[in-house]
Amino acid sequence: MMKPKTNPPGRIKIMAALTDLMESKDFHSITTAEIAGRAGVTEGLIYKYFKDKKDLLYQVLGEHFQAFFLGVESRARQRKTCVAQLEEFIAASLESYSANRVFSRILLLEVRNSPVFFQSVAYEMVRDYAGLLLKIIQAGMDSGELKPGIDARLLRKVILGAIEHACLGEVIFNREFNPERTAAGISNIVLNGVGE
Amino acid sequence: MMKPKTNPPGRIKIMAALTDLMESKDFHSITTAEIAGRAGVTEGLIYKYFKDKKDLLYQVLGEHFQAFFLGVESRARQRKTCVAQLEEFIAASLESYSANRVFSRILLLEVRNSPVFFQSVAYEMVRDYAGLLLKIIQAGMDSGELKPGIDARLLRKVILGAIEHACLGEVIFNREFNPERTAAGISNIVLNGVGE
DNA sequence: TTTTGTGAGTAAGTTTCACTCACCTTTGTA
DNA sequence: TACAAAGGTGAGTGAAACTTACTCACAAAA
Repeated sequence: MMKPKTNPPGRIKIMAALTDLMESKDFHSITTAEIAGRAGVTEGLIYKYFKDKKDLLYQVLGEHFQAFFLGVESRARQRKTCVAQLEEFIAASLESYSANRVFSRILLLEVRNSPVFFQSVAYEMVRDYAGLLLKIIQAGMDSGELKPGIDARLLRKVILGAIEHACLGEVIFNREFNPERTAAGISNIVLNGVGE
Repeated sequence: MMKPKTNPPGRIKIMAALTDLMESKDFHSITTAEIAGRAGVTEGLIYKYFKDKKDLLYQVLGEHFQAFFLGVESRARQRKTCVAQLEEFIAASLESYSANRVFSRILLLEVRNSPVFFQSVAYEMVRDYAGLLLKIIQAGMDSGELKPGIDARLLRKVILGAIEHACLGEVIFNREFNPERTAAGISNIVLNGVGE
């Protein structure tokens, strides 16, 4: 039920099977029988390693999110100034979303509906990710790189909302999009504003 | 199954019952039996007026969204300048979200996960709403109120994302928030930027 | 006043699916 | 070599979404 210290092949195959199936259909219309079949194990085994179907989803998300977070964090840290870090944070996020559609779909479309998600370890990681952004913003305000008097948490919401919404259409309708260009556009709007 | 010309009492009660139940729990954990019980009708009747449980949800959303859209549109139209219209659009949206939590929950948390939502009439309304915002932005660029060279669609995504994300935490965790202050903050960030 | 038609509503299924449980099989180790 | 624990099975169960065959009220026609 919980993640064991050794990662048995069945468990790995189950998670891979769900990831695989979500390439072509949404979570709700994937049955446990389908997952087990694709993984080459029996339905019962799913419930040895996962509390329920949703827990499986959250753990798949958790794995993807860990890689996502580490990537964003290390890229942002490579930059010196706060503004450059912000730009890198946005660019790295969008590039990861665009490179991993299944991950994006789960995070942006599939998990929000259940209150239990917000108790999961996967959501803790989301909070860490949001925490990193807040730290960057606060550092920028302390150093004077960002205007004083800005509500840091609100700015965080604007940036996170922009990032997520920018991927939404492309994730939902499988459209292509250019993460670098989009990231540059978002950074420009948020840093310089659009008013004349 | 489809919305009939006359709106029978059973149909009205079913929609009211779902709205009512969603005040305290999420859609997935509400059963059709519960809905029927609360409405004082039998389960079968639900399927006379609605294709399935999700269709019921989408129609409830559609009703709420119509009021939401009309409110935002009329408020925005009252303003003369593009910038004032943008500010009003944001403020009206946030105030509506904050005043109608069930509506916000459905739109922000419950419908995104299913591809069929994006074929529904409710989603058509969402597109109209987004279309209104795009028109305001384009008018502002034509008149020179907004900087030239901005990607209008991207700016729309930033604004919509900011609005939605700003409500998210409050909607999920039932926190209180001040829509006027939040709207002013978002407008300020997007119009003036945060860079020094 | 009968007949025919229709929209509103019911009641008793059926089916699908997530989840359980008792039971095997392999493996590491004392 | 015993034996515990971990990995894995497969038949079964209950709940909940959805179906289907039916009744009732009532409004026009005939």
